[in-house]
Amino acid sequence: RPRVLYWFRTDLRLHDSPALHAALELDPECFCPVFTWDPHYVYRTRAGPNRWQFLIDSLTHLSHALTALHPSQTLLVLRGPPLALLAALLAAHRITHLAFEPDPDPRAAARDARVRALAQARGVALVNGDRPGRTLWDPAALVAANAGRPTTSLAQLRRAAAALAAAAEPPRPLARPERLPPPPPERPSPADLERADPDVAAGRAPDEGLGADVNAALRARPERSYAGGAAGPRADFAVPALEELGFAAGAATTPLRGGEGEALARLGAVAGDAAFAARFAKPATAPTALGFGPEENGTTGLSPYLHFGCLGVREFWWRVQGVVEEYEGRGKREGGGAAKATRPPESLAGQLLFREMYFAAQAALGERFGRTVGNDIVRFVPWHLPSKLAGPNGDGSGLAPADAPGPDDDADAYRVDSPQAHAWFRRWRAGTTGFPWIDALMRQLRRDGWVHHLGRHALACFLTRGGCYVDWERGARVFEELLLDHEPACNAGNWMWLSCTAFESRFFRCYSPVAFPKRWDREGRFVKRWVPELGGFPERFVYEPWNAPAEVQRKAGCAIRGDGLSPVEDDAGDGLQSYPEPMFDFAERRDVCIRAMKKAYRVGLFGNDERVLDGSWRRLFDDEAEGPTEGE
DNA sequence: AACAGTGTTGTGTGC
DNA sequence: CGCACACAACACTGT
Repeated sequence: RPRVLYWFRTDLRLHDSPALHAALELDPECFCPVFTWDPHYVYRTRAGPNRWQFLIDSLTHLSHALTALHPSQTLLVLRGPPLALLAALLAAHRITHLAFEPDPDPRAAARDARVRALAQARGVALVNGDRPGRTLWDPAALVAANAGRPTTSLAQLRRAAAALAAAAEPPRPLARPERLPPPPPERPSPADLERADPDVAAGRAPDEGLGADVNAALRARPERSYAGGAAGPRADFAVPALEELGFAAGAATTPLRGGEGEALARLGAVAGDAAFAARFAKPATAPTALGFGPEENGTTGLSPYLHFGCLGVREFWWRVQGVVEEYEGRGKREGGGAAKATRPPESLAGQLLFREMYFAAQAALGERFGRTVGNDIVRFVPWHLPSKLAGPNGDGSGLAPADAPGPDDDADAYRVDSPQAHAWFRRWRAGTTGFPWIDALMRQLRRDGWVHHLGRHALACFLTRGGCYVDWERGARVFEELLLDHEPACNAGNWMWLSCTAFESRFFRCYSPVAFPKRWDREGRFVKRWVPELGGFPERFVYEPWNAPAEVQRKAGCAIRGDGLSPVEDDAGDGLQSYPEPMFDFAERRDVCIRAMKKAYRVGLFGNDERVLDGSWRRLFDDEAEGPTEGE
């Protein structure tokens, strides 16, 4: 009978899991569930403590869920490079089948190819299920159905999906298993595993040419999750603790908790409110909501669960579909004004279709999807703080931006062409721009690891085409670190969208940091929640406190002063708190940016243009187009 | 070839 | 408050 090794990756759930389902269909005599604590992920994924905690919680929950299905099962967390550890396990347990969910992320492709080759070389069968687990449809098949082109509109995505299947609907979700086979009779020996990798054996951090730890600056202490060997400090294959990663205990501030149980409970709450789920209209939900769900006119908060695979995307799709059918049927039965459900793009299903569109667009372009260089769907705009280019001559011939080492303060990652724009970027990142709406969103992002989609629009537009004229790749890196739901395809896609460099082109539609939030929140509850300094400001000034007369500021207990970078003494003699002055005149910057975007559109370069790589783009821009384009 | 309509989610003014 | 419209004007699709 088969002996199955199940390698969990970004599918931290038991329901709606095609690879798991296929593995258990084999009726194996033993089933060994593992998660590899991959140094590539630990050192090369830009992630703050919130996202690590979410991962840890999701793994812990998964382990408990496995135990609930078989008392001797737990999730074995193996610390070290997956290739070596999996090779050791295949041998130790005489594994016949290696099962895992295919990962559409291009950065995982090389690793997965090596693991496939390993399995084939050992005569171990691969089990990946009969459909993708992470997306509704196979992204590569969608690309093929779209004539090999990246899907850049919802219409293209829907046409491609319709071409894949007669039904034009994704497959139904798969049931959660009711029982599991036992684990292999003996646990893997840490010594055997460690022999597979000399660094792990020596208690060193594994080195596979990893380069710098991109999170070094975020960690309070050195990273130590490999110091105890492959089985961890207690030799029990337990899930690492946040402290082992070098973060302080309690460094995670998000109220969102990871895990399949939490995901299904939240989905249940969404589906349990038929009017909310069926009449969901994204543009009508409030980026100023203080919570999730219908009471707050908020969204579902399910995105982090989709990212870690705690929630199956087909489970989400079909649960909502069921509610919609019920809702419309009930409306019809009761006669009169039939209850109308919303449709894509604004409906819940529409949100999943956008996600699908980004996955398919990424599948067509691979890693280039996440940057400008070499990316033929993204317009070239001579943004400030552009990514440096890799390659022997710094000419981009290597195609990868040399932004990998170090966090964004590392000057190696991008070129500081404008000290002014750099100061604006640092203030944007810190949430001290002096624009309360922008700062509130950024502070929510820092604490909760989550911001409403329209709030992300406001942040992204402000940093790029609607304010700072800073490269969207800078903003994308910050979101990568801070978002619990950071999905490379969706993040890059949305940054291109909002910067009007791909997917969208109406750059003259610009989000105002004063007018936009007033559509949902005239009193400024949201701003006062996240920027408590402004709690005493009257409604009239809450989004533009710099316009409040000195007397109003005094009565509000907060003075508008300081540059947002150097701390102001709160007791500057007057007993008033401080909130920074706005970093520029928004209307002025908006006009400058729109003119510069117009110029960039007229020049009409895309990321794969030779002139982008060799620097000759400079000759096509005059200095009027926001900043000098000659010389240094 | 020219044109109109549409595209997940803009703003400010005036009625 | 809700609505129409100007603002200045891009890309794609279908006719």
